[in-house]
Amino acid sequence: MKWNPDECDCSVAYTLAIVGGKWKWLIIYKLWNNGIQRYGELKRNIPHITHKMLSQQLKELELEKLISRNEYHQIPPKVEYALTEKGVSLIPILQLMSQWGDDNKPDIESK
Amino acid sequence: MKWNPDECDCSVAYTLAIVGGKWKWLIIYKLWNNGIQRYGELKRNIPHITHKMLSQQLKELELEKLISRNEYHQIPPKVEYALTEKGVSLIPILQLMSQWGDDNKPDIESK
DNA sequence: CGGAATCCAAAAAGATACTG
DNA sequence: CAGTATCTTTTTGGATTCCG
Repeated sequence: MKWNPDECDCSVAYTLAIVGGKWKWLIIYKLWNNGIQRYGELKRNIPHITHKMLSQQLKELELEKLISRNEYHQIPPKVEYALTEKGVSLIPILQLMSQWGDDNKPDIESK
Repeated sequence: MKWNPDECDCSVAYTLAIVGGKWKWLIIYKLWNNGIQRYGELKRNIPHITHKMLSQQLKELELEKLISRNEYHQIPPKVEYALTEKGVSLIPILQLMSQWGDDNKPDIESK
C-alpha cells in the first residue's frame, strides 16, 4: 500500500502517497478546526489514536512540511503543532470530505 | 486503522472509513476518467494493483453502493463496472486531490 | 475472463516500558 | 509532558492455484 511518491503516474496517486492513511487527514483537520495545539490536546481531540501513531504521523507530516513543530524547552516539555501554508492548502479537500460524510451518514441525529 | 464507520465522531472520519485506503480513491477516479470499464481494463489502467486487491476493493465499493457491477453471462465472462451516483458524488474531492498533486509535485515535466 | 481461496511474507498498529 | 524503543498482534498484500 505504500508507494513511492516519485513514481506515481497520476496526481491523485501522488497526493495519496503524501497524505496517505486515515490519521494524517484527520490530524490536519483537527489542527484546522481547533488551531494550534499541544501534543496532549491533539491526542485528546482524536479518539482512538494511540500515542505511537500520533507521534509517528506528526513526524511524517512535519517532514512533508504540512505541519510545523514548535518546541519550548521547559520542564515539563511543551510542544505546539500548527498547520503550515502547505498544510492549509489541503483544507478544501477535507471540507468536502466532511460535507460528504454529513450527507451520507446513515443516522440523522442532532449532533 | 480500520474503524467502524458507525462510531465515528466526525464526518471526515466517517468518509475515510467508507473510502479508506489508497486503492478505493484511485479506482473511483479511474472509473470517472475512463468511463465504464471491464475488470481487465481497469486492472491495466491502475498500475501496480494486484488481482486480489482489485477484486477485493471492487467488492467493497459495490457493497457501499459507490460502484455498480454488470455481469454478462457469457463464455468467457464479461463484467463491467461503473460509478453510481453516490460514487460520482466523490469526484469533486478527487478533482481537488488531483489539483493538489499537480501543484505540489516536485518535478515539473510535460506529461 | 473474472474471481474466489489458499498460503505466506511484509507492513501497520497496539501495548508497554523507558527517557529527558 | 512529549517522545522513543521494543515486542507482539493484527492487518495487508503478493503469488499461486482452482473454478464458473
